[in-house]
Amino acid sequence: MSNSLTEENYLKALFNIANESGEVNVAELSKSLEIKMPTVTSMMKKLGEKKLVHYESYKPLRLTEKGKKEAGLIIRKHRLTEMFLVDKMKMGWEDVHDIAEQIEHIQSAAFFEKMDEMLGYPKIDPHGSPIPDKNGKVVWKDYSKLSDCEVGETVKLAAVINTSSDFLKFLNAREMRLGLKIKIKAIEPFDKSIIISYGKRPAESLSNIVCERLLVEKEG
Amino acid sequence: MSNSLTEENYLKALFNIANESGEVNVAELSKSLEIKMPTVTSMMKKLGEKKLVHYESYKPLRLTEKGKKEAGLIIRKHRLTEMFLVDKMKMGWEDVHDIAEQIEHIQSAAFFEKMDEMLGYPKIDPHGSPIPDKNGKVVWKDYSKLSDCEVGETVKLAAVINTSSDFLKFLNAREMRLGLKIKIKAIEPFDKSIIISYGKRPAESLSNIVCERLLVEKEG
DNA sequence: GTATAAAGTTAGATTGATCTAACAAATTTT
DNA sequence: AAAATTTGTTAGATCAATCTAACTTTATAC
Repeated sequence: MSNSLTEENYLKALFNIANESGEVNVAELSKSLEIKMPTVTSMMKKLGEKKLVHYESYKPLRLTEKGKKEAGLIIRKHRLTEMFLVDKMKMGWEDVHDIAEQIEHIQSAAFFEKMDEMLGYPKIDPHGSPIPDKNGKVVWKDYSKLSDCEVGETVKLAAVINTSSDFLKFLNAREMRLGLKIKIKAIEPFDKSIIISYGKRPAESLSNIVCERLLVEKEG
Repeated sequence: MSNSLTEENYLKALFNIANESGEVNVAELSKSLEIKMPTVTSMMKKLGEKKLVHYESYKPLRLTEKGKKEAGLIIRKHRLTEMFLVDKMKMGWEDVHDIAEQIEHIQSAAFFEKMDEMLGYPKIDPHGSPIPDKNGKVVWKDYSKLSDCEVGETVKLAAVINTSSDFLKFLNAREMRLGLKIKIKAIEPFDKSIIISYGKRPAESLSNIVCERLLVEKEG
């Protein structure tokens, strides 16, 4: 136990950008952390020695089971914090990411226990992402991207994958929040933009870029 | 602005151990931070260049006005956090110091604003210490040490100066909390230990060491 | 008022996290 | 398959924060 703040950030990034096979490139990690590749390589060797990452020269990176657990627990703290900030402290979902990014590194089991308890043991965070359990395990429900839906379908907004303030403000401006029922009215073949209706809004247009970041549940 | 976590810890320590004249020794600071003197010296030079500390070789250390303000604001965040943890998160006053020690470094005005608001703009923390205002200014009320009181006086427990978990558990075990009315029954001349009565307890004995850490308000 | 002790500084080494420049391996293009 | 590109590594520098050893200044004791 006891990884430095820096190490925690590498673990989290590895966990977050891992694809289905759990593999990550040095280049991807470098880009995601905004840290140059040689620095990433040397940290990977270090995490390799700590048995948190499977590291072999020129091979893709993979978290070990131990690494996955520790990363999952950091993300658990991040998401519990986001939920706490929104639910208990009445902050907007667009404002909580940067604060959670800092609080996720707090070392205190009791603090996060209390949060969890006050929140009633939530399963998802304010953006619809699942909160890992106490073993760091996380399971995503099988949602679809709004961009993969068809005309005529009615779906429910379940999660947003991109917690940038700008994106969330964009959604706020359109009164879009989790749970919203959305009907797909039309899809523009040219740029894959989509026309939807919901609530009191008969026709809103969303670009493909936006639709790829909205996860929906089919049939309510 | 934007001091490193390390710099913040030096500023806070300077603020906390400054005597009436605001002067602090390198040796004291070194002891309080558990950092060797040469390291302290070099940090003092650095904080001197940043105009946070008045530094001259072989002279006592003094925070500048800027330094006092920044230190006060960190302590504000610390004490607000302690109050939040006790009041809103129902943690014991003996458990909050270490968590606040970490959260005081969170960079987010909004986060601490929300805390302050939820707490109703408290003036003191759970240990009776004053919470610095938004300019980092702090004023201690003029309390007496219990060790300086006389036989026959009745006083009210106003603050505890020592937030170590052990000390606070000692007080918990004796059902002593802020606001408690205490009558001084006797003082042992030999070791300055004191016999007090309060609540349903007709006679409890407290050592001088303990009494020096208890601040009281005279006549309710 | 000198000797001793305590406090403070200087010099130089160490560690963790980062960088750039140069080189090597793997992949993609043609 | 050779060339070009992308990806990854090695080597060596830098910076912040720390340390130890040795020296200097200030304070204290006799």
